[in-house]
Amino acid sequence: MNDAPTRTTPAPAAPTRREQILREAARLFAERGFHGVGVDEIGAAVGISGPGLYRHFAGKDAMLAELLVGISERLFAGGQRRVVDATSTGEGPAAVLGSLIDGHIDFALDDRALITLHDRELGQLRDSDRKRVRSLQRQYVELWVDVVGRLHPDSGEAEVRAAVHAVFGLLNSTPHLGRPGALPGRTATAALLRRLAHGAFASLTDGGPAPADTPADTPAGTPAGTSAGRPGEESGEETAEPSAG
Amino acid sequence: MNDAPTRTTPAPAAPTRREQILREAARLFAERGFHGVGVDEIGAAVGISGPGLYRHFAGKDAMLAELLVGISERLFAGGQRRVVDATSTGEGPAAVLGSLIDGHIDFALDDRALITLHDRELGQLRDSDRKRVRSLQRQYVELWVDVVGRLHPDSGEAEVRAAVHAVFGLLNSTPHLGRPGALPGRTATAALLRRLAHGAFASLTDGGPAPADTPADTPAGTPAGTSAGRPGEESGEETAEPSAG
DNA sequence: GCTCGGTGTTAATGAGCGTTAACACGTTTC
DNA sequence: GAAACGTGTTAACGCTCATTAACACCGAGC
Repeated sequence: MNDAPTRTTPAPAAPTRREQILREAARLFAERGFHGVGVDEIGAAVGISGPGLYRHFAGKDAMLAELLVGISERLFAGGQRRVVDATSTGEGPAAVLGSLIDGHIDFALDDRALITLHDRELGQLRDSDRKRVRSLQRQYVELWVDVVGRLHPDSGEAEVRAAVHAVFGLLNSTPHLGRPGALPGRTATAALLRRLAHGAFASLTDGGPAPADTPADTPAGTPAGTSAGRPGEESGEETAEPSAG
Repeated sequence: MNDAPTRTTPAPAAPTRREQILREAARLFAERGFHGVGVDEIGAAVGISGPGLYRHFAGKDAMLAELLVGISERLFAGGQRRVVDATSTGEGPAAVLGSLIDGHIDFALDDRALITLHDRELGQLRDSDRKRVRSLQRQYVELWVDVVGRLHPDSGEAEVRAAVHAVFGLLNSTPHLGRPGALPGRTATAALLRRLAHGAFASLTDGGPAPADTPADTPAGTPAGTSAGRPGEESGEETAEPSAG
């Protein structure tokens, strides 16, 4: 597995032929489906032709497996890191959710091909790989369900889970955005998706349009407005939430 | 359902072998992808085996084409009908959007397999069919963009278009909802999706939590709460919006 | 009662494609 | 400098699978 020339640095270095193949394969798979792409096309996309790929991968399935397992691992690891980081600094669930949303948006914008594959070609994997991917997916969902459930205690878990999946669908719509007019830029797209996701989750509280939190017994922490508002542009880290813990 | 042998009614009768094949093909295609399903499997799913399908369809491609063109036509026709109906009765854009959302939810829940295929296997179609499907998709999107744009005049068209696509992604998440715990029932799922979609669109106004639209010249009609709130269960037609025009 | 159109069946065909075999070339290393 | 290795190439193999051929049954209609 570790065929990096210099193993001294644990950095993600090595833009090797292998990585080049993975990137092009991801693009092609996302465009035309796993079965719709031949190995000759993948080879041609990286300058070599046909079976030369077998010097780097055991087979076509192995490429897909590595792509799907990789993206699942990165998604979950990134989400977990964000949850841990935000929690350890005393942030409330609203800020944690905001961080999860931002992280997922980054994934959806940077690796839109992989995000597409992620729920498209799962059935083509060997049982062991599919199990691993599903497990990682489940864990990732659990991160969200946990946070959203804490943010909306009145909603049942099934409802929260469904809402999380729905917001995934919303955020993963990035592949459909590039065709016609395209958004001004990445920043604007990210800001829009962020607003939409927050707006969707905000509707869980009930009526949705209620801007101020419950005027009765909200203990000045966990301001409900934060979870809905946030017209964010840049300024990634100021969630304006004064340490609910 | 309507499998009456009497052809007197112009109803969508005739649950013929042909329709049976289409239904099973849709299910299988959605499960394992167009290329991942063999004609023998489709045949077996309807009781006949293998090439017997060619008595009913010109080929495998023809089945997919009919499925995709059909769903696109029904989606657009349904959307257009809802827009025309609501508009002709003097409803405002908020109510029209609500009707569009409800209609799309019905599609997403009833024909989740087709909804999945809709943006998955488009590349497998012949050019003419693909063009037709894309055109219908575009027209359908345009219905939404038109209404949402009228509802949020401050948002640019590109932003509105992206938001519409994102909400499609949200509503089309139904295939991912059935696995783990599943929602209580269809009604609850529909209500949740409706709330989430309205919540997402509500965030377009800006901060999102602002319930009333322009506080200056709103003539007591067009209560903005309708566009966001709506905890609706049944009672499909009472959007409580007395002719904003 | 025989034909005919509709609907099936199984066997054969043929293309596409993933994979392997056999071979070639440059670079590193005793 | 020659063996070893990494990385390519092209040709061939073999399997899958959509499609077609050839044949069979069955209800309807003159």
